Amino acid sequence: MAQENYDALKLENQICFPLYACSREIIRQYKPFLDEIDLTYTQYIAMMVMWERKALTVKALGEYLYLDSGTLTPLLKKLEQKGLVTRNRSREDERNLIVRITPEGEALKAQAIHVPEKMAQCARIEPWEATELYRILYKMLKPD
Amino acid sequence: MAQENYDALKLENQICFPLYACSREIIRQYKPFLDEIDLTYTQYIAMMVMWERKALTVKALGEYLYLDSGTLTPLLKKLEQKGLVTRNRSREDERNLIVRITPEGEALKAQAIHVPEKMAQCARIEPWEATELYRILYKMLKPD
DNA sequence: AACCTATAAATTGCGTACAATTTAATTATA
DNA sequence: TATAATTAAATTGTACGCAATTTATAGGTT
Repeated sequence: MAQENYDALKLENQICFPLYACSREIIRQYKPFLDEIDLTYTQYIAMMVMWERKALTVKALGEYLYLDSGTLTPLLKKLEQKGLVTRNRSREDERNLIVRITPEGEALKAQAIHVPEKMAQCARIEPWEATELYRILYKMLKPD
Repeated sequence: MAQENYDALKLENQICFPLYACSREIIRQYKPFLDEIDLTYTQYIAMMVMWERKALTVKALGEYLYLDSGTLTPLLKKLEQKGLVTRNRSREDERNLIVRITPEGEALKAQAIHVPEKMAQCARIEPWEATELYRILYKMLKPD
């Protein structure tokens, strides 16, 4: 019986592992900047959608973020406690919960603008590499 | 006062977000295959290191995986319960805990070889793109 | 109208992640 | 050599992620 080839089981030959490690490393780098505006990374990306969309359902928000209600419900309750969003059932269809940004939530945007500014300093890849990385990642996320 | 440019706060202009979303999507794709060998993704990458290294400290394992004892201690206790590894303090330095693969852990490797085989079918990017992705991610992880 | 099906959130339960602290062991230093 | 500083794991507490289930509402069928 021939020797099996187990190279595919080496960590260094995985594509998912550096993806997973890298995303956690960058989120770790965000932390000190996000602490200044009292948001976690997941809360931050949720607020990014709110700054653009102003109001939308939990389902729609989840489609943007690739997250489900199991993650979003407690997260949105925290954003509501902070006064950044409101949560109300839709009058037309009571199954839908509409998340709406508040004036406080809007105001936070002016502070948050400093986060990407500071993160840009941390970049360890060239602009063209960031562009290529972006293209490949979205090809994996949204294959058309 | 001039209009501020908030483009940097758009989700579509982030590099971290697709990284984060992509890593979770791929881990989700692993799940049915990992269920067959009763491992979570984090347990799977920990076992990958064990299959290569046979025995090492929690600290060394954490350096491979970019994880700390807060994550690894409970995870390794679960792998120990499954009989895949043993956990013992080092005789030379009692601060170190040596994680060792068991014969059962070694045996699991023969089953696990089917995981990357099946995952390869799911790839939605070209081989050269995977190579380039790999290079950029490791440049971010280990800037030399 | 009564019933069936589908859908959206919320809930439950498990397993990470990770910062911060604690405990125990080792090493360095006065 | 007593003590201070360092190190490795474990522990604690908070916040995700996500599968599976439940609850509530809406739409379709007879």
